[in-house]
Amino acid sequence: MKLVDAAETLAQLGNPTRLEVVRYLVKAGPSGVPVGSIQRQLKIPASTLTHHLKHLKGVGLLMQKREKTNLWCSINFDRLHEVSDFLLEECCSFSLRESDNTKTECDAA
Amino acid sequence: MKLVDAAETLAQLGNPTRLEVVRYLVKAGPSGVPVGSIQRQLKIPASTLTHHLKHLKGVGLLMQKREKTNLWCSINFDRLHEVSDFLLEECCSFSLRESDNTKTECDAA
DNA sequence: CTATTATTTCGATTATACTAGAAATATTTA
DNA sequence: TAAATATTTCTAGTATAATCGAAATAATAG
Repeated sequence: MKLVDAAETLAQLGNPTRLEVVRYLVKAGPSGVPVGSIQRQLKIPASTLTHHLKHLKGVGLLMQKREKTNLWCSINFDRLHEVSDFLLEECCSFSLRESDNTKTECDAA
Repeated sequence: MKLVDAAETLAQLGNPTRLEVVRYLVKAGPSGVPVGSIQRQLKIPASTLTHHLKHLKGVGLLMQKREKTNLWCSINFDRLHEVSDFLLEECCSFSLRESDNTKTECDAA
């Protein structure tokens, strides 16, 4: 995962309203929930919700599938794992290359 | 971890410059590196860097320790793990409570 | 076709963040 | 004390994001 993409994804997760939606969808699991359910459950105005869903979709965190009049939303778990893992990748690899680092092993990972 | 705190932390990680710093510090490991090293290595203007370090410190991601004229920076790995884990907590727990969900187990975690 | 429900677009307000140069401060060394 | 190095504060310009009401647009059902 490229740094700028990870940053953009994390930025989208960094909005409290959006994170609430994401958490809701994570709990909901792969089958997802319709937009309207999210709206009612989390009490988010429709236009605000659409706005945020667009953002989440933009960074690939959200998948949508129409069924009759309902638009079902579900989290892209792979993408979420990817960004979650990104934060701690290559942990402590640095000390192998730089001499101004006293410790040579990672004791916090 | 509370949602608003997680959101704030993720928002801080969502800036490309800050994420670059965080990644650098993650690689550096627990011993950390001085502010000046970060500045030179990543070519970030001093004032900009200080600004971002303050943000990272504000959400508890950064720890600092003075040694002579140098201010050593290191990542709070516990905090980073916390926010990394937060994203996928309670995955798929929702289907146990709601009837409009066809699947009952999580196949993506 | 009309009504109903679901979702999106538009538009406007308000607030907050990013960036970095210049100057200031702090800390050590000579 | 003076010089050198390290870091922070100040300030200001610029840009981007969050919010939500009202109206518009689907999509289906009767």
